Amino acid sequence: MPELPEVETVRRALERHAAGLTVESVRGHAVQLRRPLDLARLRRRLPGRRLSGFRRRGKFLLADLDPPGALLVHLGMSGRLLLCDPAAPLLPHTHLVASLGPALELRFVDPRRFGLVDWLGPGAETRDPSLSELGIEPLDERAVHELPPLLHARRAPLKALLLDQRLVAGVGNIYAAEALWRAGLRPTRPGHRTALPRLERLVEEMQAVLGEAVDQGGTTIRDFASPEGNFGDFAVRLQAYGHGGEPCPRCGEPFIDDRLGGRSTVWCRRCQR
DNA sequence: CCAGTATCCTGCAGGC
DNA sequence: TGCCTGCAGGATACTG
Repeated sequence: MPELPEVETVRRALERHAAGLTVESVRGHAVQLRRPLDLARLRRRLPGRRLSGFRRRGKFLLADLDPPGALLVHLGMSGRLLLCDPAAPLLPHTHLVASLGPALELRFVDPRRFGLVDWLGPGAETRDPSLSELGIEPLDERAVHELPPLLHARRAPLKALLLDQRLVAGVGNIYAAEALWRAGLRPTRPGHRTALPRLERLVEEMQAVLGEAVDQGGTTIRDFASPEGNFGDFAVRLQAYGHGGEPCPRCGEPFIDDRLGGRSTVWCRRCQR
């Protein structure tokens, strides 16, 4: 479900409503997520710690705690973090609930269980395999200079490269499709067969579409919502993703909807080359 | 090392 | 109506 703009939307909501609060208690079930949810450890570590701030790295969310430590969260395909009144009914597949005082709970809900919630002790962040292998932050200035040559050095299709979190961390299936359409590049085009100026354009378009989506609070396709329950407003601005078979807004040619690397891939045969 | 595929899991839409 | 199949915004363990 969530790519960089959706995770950033979640981060900002938590910063607004949960920063400064202290975790009083934790409950849930030790289910198998992408990593096993170690409820016993979370119950040992979290209570009494204050949420000092929230950071994002790629599609990962980091809740900084004081005394030091951090909670690592990934939303996978269907994960949600919700800020709720404690009296509100639990949604199905609520795996973890942290009480933040008498009037507020932070809940992690994830039907498909591709997400994760994990404790990171002081210093564990640099050693965590998921975090340490992440590539460039796509909205960072560095991406403009460093990403084009990295893409140019690889033979894989551009779309697969944009989705590779070790190269650039935060782009998923929606925004990869949008960036490639905006840049006029075929998703199947091999990186090393793409001229550097075109790769620079791709990075610019990637930054533009991610930035606009962040400004709109992300994209809600089926069920994304911020922790306050707001839906993202960017879906109406998607011009390629989800528009297979419809005419390309730029040239009128019907969009192709095929599969690349097991993911649905919408693109325009006429203006993406 | 690199590229491509299979796999984890539930919910839902569409075809019959 | 009900059953079946395939697909969904992701990451990663495999294979060759």
